[in-house]
Amino acid sequence: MYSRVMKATKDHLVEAAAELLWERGYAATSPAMIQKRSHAGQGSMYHHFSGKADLAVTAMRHSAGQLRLATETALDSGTTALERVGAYLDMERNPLAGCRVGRLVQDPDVVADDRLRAPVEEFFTWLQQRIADVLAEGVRSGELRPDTDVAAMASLVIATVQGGYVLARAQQDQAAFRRATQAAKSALVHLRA
Amino acid sequence: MYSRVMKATKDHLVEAAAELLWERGYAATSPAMIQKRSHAGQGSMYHHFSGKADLAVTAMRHSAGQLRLATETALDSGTTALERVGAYLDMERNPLAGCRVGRLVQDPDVVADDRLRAPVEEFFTWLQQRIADVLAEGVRSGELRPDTDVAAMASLVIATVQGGYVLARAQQDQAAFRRATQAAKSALVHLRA
DNA sequence: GTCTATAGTACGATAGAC
DNA sequence: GTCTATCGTACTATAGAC
Repeated sequence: MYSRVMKATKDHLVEAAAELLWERGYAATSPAMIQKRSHAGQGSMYHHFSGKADLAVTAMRHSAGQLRLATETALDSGTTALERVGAYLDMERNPLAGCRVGRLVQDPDVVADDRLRAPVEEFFTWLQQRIADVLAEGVRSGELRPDTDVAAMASLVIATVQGGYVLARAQQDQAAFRRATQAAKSALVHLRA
Repeated sequence: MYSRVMKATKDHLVEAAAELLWERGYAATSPAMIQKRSHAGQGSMYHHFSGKADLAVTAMRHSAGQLRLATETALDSGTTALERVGAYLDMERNPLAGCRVGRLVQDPDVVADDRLRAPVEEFFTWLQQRIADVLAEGVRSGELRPDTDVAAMASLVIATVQGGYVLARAQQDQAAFRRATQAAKSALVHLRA
């Protein structure tokens, strides 16, 4: 029997791992760090998970799920396609922290192991399709030009966000992120029919 | 006396470190790996450099310098501003390998240490200014609209490339990178006066 | 389920011979 | 300048008591 309000040690481990994966990536995060942050012992971690990789996959799915929910909310807020994609670009983010999902892609161990990469790939594949769908709806409704390459524009929007994180972290300045996303919004306006 | 053709052990260390930093990042690259790839012993590395961080800074400046030269070449190839920025977007790259400079920005140890972050920050600050200058010249010559926000567009172009790497690595597909850069080129066309 | 103890390996760095 | 030997620490994981 699991309580609905009390969080189990397992949940604390997953959340601590998700935080550390966000902050430090996979390779630079050690089981000891996760245990310390979640106030769990060695034994607890190895009881609930087979090892670092197993816990990381669970934590990555946790992070991707959270981000997916927040993204859905943004993409559903607004009536026109440009409003909805604009809301995605304007989502509340901490540019200096980086993307909790996208940052994992730089890790050699993550890309090398299909089990570790799967949650990341699934997230971006879903996101690409989701934004392309919103744009396609805009084309169908007559809001956007009929010759709009919705797949390419979706890639541009996502790349702008991911690249914006890189610029912000490199210069330690949130403004670098905003410059990129605002420029993307300006570019989207030209898709209007 | 240093020969002009024979590479010294120090150069081998720097090049091996630059490769590994590109492939694996800072935290996941160990001195032992660098020594093995450069066929140098422990003693050689610690004779020429004070430690891992010192060698890494030298290797990062080496990588940034190479990329800066290649980028200069691209930005100088073409007559119009759109051709020159387009050449930057179309530079020969391996999207699955990631950006040798941009990837370092995800490393917590790099961002935490100003000495390690400096080469990365300098590169992106230079790149941002360089692309903004090319666009500004396009505005001045009458090629681009006078109300063009050159700083924002430069950020969009750079973010597209950096984000394109993220998409390509996440999906293990070069096409994801090309979709983003081609969409950026389409967006740039709308800047025409 | 959680704890402590410990395994075996690799880490980054230093010492000292040559 | 380069080598081997070694330091002390941290790594990921397992064992076995409770």
